[in-house]
Amino acid sequence: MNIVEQMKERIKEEVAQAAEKAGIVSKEELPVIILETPKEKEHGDFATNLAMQLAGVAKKAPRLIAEDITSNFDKSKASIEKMEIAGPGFINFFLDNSYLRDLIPSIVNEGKTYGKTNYGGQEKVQVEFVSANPTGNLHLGHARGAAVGDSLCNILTMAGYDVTREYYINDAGNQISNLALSVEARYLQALGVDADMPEDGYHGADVQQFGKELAEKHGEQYVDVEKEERLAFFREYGLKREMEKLKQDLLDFGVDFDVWFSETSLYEDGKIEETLQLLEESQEVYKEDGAIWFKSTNYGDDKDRVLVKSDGTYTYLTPDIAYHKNKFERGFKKVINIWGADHHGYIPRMRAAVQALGYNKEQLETQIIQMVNLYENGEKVKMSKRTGKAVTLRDLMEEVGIDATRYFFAMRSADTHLDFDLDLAKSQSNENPVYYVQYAHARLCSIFRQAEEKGFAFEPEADLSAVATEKEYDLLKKMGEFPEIVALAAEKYAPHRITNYLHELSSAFHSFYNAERVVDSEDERKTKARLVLVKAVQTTLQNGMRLIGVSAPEKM
RNA sequence: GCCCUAGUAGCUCAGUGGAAGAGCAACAGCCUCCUAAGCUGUAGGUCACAGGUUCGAAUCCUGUCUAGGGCGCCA
Repeated sequence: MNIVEQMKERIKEEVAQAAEKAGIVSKEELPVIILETPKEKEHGDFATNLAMQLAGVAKKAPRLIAEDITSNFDKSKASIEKMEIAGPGFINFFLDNSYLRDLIPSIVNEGKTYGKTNYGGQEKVQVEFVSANPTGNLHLGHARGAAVGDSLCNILTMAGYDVTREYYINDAGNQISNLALSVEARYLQALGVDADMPEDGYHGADVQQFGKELAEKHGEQYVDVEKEERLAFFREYGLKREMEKLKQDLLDFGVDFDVWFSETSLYEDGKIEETLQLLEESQEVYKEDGAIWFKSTNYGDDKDRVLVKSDGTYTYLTPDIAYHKNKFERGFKKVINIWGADHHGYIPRMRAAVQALGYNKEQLETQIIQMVNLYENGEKVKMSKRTGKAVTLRDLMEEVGIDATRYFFAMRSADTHLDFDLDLAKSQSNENPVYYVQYAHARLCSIFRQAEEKGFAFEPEADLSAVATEKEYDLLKKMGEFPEIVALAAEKYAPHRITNYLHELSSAFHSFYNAERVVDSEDERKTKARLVLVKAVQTTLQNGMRLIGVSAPEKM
């Protein structure tokens, strides 16, 4: 708990005592006291709504209750300068903020770990995200999923969870057979043979490229090979190349998975049969019309789901259930899936499956990444999966850049539709929100360069009593919020809380920067104190930027 | 038809029981001074609509409207 949180606790205690002393309520009747940081400065450093909460129990006007509380409040206990009753019955506290100076050395000492809490208690959590079929390039939606998923993993880690990043490779089933057929067709075409692409084939330039590669490398070697063997070869080749590309794109985007989990391995290890058997034993399935059905309606789904089709093959759901069973068997207490919007309707059946396997439904959390609409020149860009004409993650990284792309995706709540303005993301101007934060960092670095030039050494143990202006206290208050914000972002699975925070912190810094000088040859004591202050800002800013995978440039 | 998500300033969006917010755009100022990709100020809102619960609702409940998505023995 940092100094700000300690101060809040102390005030809460005093508020509780004052309420008791005033005889408004007994200790048992006292609700949890909420102490918030008002948005408006006129409303003080902290405020509580307790008087209004008690109005019902006390049968008294909130403002009168507030008066009773304030008159029984021992101001000396918590650096309180004054208290005001405002609005419908808020009690606003105005503090002597010099206590905030203690934050500075603690942030500087903690360095890269500032913001870390043990909110998650080192619980083992698995996050599955992206998991795009290895049949083409990662597109916009996957890019959003990658940015949000990776940021969320960073946040969870900092909030004290033991996180594993995982990618589920759909390397079994129809889509891979289709990939094999598509590679085959492109291979033949590259040799000048008039071959048709399969109906649901993959028309992307990548598959075309594979065909060319194969034609160059192997010539007509595979034209006359027996069909089964030939397709197996194309299948393996296509898959290998797609996976290489996927991994590289994601790595370049700053996303590094711990586990790449193959769907095929579930077949090979008999995990699917095992899961089916288990469901059968616990009477969660039944036979009808030659198929095997899962009674998902027992767990709130709106209809039962086929697990084994009448032709004997599995539906997509079946291996996925086995996969989820495997996740829990590996000891994860919580499993988080980050899925595209097209999987929305799939959530109830997966939740049902997890329960049918005997797990608690709270152990599975599914976050939906909503659709991304791309805008360019003020117009919506049309995309078509069939023809392979789509904006890819690679395009975004090249055209927009990694930082702006990641910031834009992390910036918005993931479960709402996102309009991605390509011109805005590309623009190197103040219209682009990512630069606001990066610029703050570049300015911080510039201050240290200047200090060095002017002969000021950075001294972590410097006397900080010169830190005393309102702008400095505003900055410190903002920095003090960071660990709470990280924990909250983890609790709500909401990376955009971090970008909001970074913007606020940058704003407090820019405001300070314009009002006050750090490096001042006339005042060594102040300069040294402010250098440590500014170091703490830099540390906090860097830690936040790292969470969302945005670089912190030293110059811009 | 059923289910999910959304509807808040001109635009893009935060806020999800407690005092209506930010960025951009608009308007007016601020560089002999650590980076003006910045700062300061002004203006801009029946929080889609109608009921309900509450001392108090943008937030919770019900209904309606609008937009997007999902409802397959596809993945």
